Amino acid sequence: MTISDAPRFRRYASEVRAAMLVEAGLATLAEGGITAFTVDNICRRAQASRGLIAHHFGGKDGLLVAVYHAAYTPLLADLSPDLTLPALLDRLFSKAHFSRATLNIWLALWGEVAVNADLQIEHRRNYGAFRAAVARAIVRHAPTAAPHADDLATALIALADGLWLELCIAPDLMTAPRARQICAGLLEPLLGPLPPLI
Amino acid sequence: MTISDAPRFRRYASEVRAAMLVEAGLATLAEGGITAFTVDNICRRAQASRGLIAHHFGGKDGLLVAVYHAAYTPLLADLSPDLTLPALLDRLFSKAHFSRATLNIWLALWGEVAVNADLQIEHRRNYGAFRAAVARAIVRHAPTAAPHADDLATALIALADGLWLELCIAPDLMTAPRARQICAGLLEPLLGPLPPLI
DNA sequence: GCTCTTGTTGTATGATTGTTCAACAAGGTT
DNA sequence: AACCTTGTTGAACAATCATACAACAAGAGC
Repeated sequence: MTISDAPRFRRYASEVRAAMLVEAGLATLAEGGITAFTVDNICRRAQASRGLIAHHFGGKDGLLVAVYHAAYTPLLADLSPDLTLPALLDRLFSKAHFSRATLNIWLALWGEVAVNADLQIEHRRNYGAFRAAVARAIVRHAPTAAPHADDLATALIALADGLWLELCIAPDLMTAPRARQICAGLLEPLLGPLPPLI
Repeated sequence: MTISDAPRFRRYASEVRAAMLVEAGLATLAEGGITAFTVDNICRRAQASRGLIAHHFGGKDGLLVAVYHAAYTPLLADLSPDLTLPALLDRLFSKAHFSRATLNIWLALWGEVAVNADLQIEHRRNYGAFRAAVARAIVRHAPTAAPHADDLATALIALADGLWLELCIAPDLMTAPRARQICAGLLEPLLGPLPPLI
């Protein structure tokens, strides 16, 4: 009888393992909300032992901040200064982004942000950067709207979030294309035509 | 030395005590989110013993459903069929409703609804009734818009929710009057003037 | 093959969770 | 004043929670 001498676990570079835990955290939030965001659940999903979260993030709260940051990353990436408004809409209402899994993650995080001061600071900063990019795209598309760009950017983001919420409530009634169409329908009287690029 | 013969607790009618627990549940959600929604926290706030939640609601989940229902009640009440659109906006963006405390409750509940099938069924039903009332008010205000009433109602609710979310993120930048103004600014090109009644 | 760094494990720990239930008593009824 | 219904209590319970930490081993460097 031979005892297997295969390695009992695999060592990863610190940043690689950290990314695996963040990914597992995101998947856990998407599946079970903030209630399921436990050390046990996350480590089981990441196929790692319980101690790793404390080792890499100092604790569960540290991981939550990292997860929040990871959730914002795809939204802030590729926001080049000459992004057009129709392209921005296409991205906001793409199938990948305008999905239930993504929304579940955001709902879970929002519920925590509303109550957690540390997350709130981080949230406000990222949100500010995003809104500024949206306002830039609006002015580029309709220079006339410059005086109200802030309000319009706020309204656009609010619309997208609200329609997203609709998707969560009634997935059979709300689709990404319909959401984009509703959004464009409200903006076009103020900003001119916003046809889908794809 | 006299042992006090004051009553050690007070008996309430079943429905009264239930309402007290629901109220405590709402306050707990507003203050600490879904994470703080524990039997201990709620009963301590309601000044009741731990056993009461099980006794009146069968368990924590039963209380959560009741709390959800209570959160929707003020939104569905007083929706008379001849409610005008400006009046509806006034109510949606009233100081009482468009507040952080109320939003925190909703954020906590949404995060659970996204994950809890029972809550989702209940949510969809209430939401449907509310959207129907909004669509009615839209058609009454601008009969021309009737063909798109559903989309417009969806957009209006989405806008209100999204602006609400903004309030949560940056309370110093978003106020109820500003939210109402932004909302009206997007709707007026399609529906005609929507002046505040108050 | 040896060493050394460092990522990893898993048990131990104590706090907190939701539920159960037998004993209790408040307060109306008679 | 002796009921009796029923709302209420609080301890007991098992399950689950996050954290700490000493022992371990993977894998690179030599």
